[in-house]
Amino acid sequence: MSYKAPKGTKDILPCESYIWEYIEKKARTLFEKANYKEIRTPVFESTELFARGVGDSTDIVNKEMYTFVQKDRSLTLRPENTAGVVRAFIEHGMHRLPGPLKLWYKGPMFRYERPQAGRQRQFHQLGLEIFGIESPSADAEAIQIAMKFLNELGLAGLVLEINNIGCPECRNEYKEKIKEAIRPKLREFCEDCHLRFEKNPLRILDCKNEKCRELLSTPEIDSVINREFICEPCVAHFEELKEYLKLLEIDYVINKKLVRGLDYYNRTVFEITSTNLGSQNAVCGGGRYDPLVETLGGPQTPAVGWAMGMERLFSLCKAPGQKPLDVFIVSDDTKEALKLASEIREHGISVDFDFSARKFAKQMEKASKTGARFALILREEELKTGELTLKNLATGNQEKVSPGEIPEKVNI
RNA sequence: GCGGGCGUCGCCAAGCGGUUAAGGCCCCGGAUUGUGGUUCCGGUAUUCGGGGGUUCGAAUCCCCUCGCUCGCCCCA
Repeated sequence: MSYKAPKGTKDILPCESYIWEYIEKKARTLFEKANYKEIRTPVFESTELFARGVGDSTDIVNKEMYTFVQKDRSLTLRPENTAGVVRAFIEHGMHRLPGPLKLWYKGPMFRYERPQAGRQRQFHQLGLEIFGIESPSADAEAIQIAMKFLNELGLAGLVLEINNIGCPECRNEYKEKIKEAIRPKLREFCEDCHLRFEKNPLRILDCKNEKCRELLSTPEIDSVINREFICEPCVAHFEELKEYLKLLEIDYVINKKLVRGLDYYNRTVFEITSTNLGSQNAVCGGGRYDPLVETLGGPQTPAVGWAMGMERLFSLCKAPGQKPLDVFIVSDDTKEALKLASEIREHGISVDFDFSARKFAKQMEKASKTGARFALILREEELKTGELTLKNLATGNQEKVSPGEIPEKVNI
């Protein structure tokens, strides 16, 4: 009998954990510089929260949630974190804090989907949210920080796509116009698009089916897509965002067909994709969700945010190598070695040793294979004189040192 | 939910119907009872994801099943 990690999940092994640490540290540093505070919410919430928050016309809610019932209570492993953060925002009355409130989070999310490159059932997201600002200056800051972060990680081949999907009112009008334009040719669209036509016609614009894309680019439909149907205030909001992005020298592409799979978005939506990823090429996705706080029972509060898929990030960036071990103690006296190791560690030096007091040559070999910078020899001769032998494994030089000299010698 | 590819030691991998299942890496031991990263020698799969079947004989052929993987869909 052998066990495997469940489908779509992955162990993060010791050899890769430093990449996580590296990315998380970079994120924290950057976010804190911009006054974002970390928030940690539970990995499960009431199912109702996601049905309301994420939207029950979405695939996420309809077929991708890990839901379980306990004592008549339906709970769900979070498929994304905005709903949870908004819930916490409301529950703790954070709207009364001096605004705007800027939060960031990281952690595992769960979606029941067929795994493939860049898609897992348990995956990790890093995200941020800004509450209380209606002005696109908040959208711009959110985008700027996302781009800055990705650039700091040395990612190349990134494309920022933006769009404005209007507010609930003008979007409904837009939906109708799109439906009207598509209706004459509806029969030629794919099966999925027929469903979308009724449930969420805007998502037809996002269909990857070649035939559908062809149909969408016919003049009759394309002209409708490209005409501005969003209302004056929404247009103004979008124009202002573009000005901010120009001010910040952030390149973008306007993609009128960009809609997002979550129902809570309004106005600004954006996506950062990489040409170096497979078919799951979105590294970051987000947008504005002004109605959500109210939808979930809080006071009317505009908000904007984004999330990044950490596993997708890893496949794109190179992290610096792990720090080598400073000292490996070579000794045939396990007691002395253990004691010495704990003493030296007090000085902030990383130390390991062979627990089995093996042959001298074997221990030296181990020291070398471990990648330690120094071998510290403590055997009969050293115990007698009280002086230790410190060998630099890169140069081969060795010298006698007193225990007190070790921190200085090692930290050169 | 629907397609395609793949499953031989911890990892990489030969073998493609004939019987002790190559090889490399890693690991362990020795050459070398106080000096490693090089070298040399030795050790580690009763077994080929699992279950049936065909056959005198199967890792090799057939069926079923499980797992992994890539793509569709959707998204981070």
